[in-house]
Amino acid sequence: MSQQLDLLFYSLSDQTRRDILRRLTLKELTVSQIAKPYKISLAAVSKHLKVLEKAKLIGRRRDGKNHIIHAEPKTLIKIDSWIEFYKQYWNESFDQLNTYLTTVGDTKNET
Amino acid sequence: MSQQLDLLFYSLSDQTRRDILRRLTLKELTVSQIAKPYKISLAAVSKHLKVLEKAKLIGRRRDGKNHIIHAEPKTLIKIDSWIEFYKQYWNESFDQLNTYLTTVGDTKNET
DNA sequence: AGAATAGTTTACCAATTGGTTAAATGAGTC
DNA sequence: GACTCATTTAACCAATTGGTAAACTATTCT
Repeated sequence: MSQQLDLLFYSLSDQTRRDILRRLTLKELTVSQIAKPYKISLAAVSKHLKVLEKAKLIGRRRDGKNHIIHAEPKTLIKIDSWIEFYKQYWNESFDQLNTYLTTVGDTKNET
Repeated sequence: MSQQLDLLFYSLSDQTRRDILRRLTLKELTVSQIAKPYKISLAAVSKHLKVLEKAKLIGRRRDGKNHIIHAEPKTLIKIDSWIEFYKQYWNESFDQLNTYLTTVGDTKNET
């Protein structure tokens, strides 16, 4: 249950993995294509992909010797709904200001 | 820059830290009050708090010997805006269905 | 000053991480 | 079958993690 969220957040806590995910969202790519821009080894990229895959942020199909990797951005919905709860709080100060204005009166001519 | 996102996501990749954050959002608490429900040591909780503090998900003020900890839920806005980019993609299939219906005609009597 | 309370910091431990290189698998090609 | 090409897996390493217990710091109380 929350193990899935652990995995999700953990996957996204690495800049390289976030970058991979972003690129995959725009276009599916093979493992080699994914690896090209980074200075780390192909094996390291393979490991990053496994992390993302475990979190279900990406999926893969096979085409001959190539593994074609695609993003599963809808998995991020889970984070979005997790954050949902906090949204009512993060503009608290703004809301308090509103409440204040309403109480005091937000028009200037009330006499 | 993205170091801040690393910290944020990393902080949230732990169930205990997420739970602490949730409780703090509802009500500010001292370190001991935070620690009470968990079976881990106070020192361990203190470390979790440091992680959350570094990510700016919580803040603290001092009241005598007590450290009073509060949530900073607005920090989560950063994750929310990060996710924003992906939202246009995660309902892709749904959008494709819409496009299809519009193309074919979504009313049944067009002859 | 001395004792109690609330937290933090230090030193340690086992497990995990991100990285490496080298060996192993899998799938097309000669 | 032998040879590449694409990728994964294995063995290793240094650094970091979440946890502990014990020592330390800061504040209040007597």
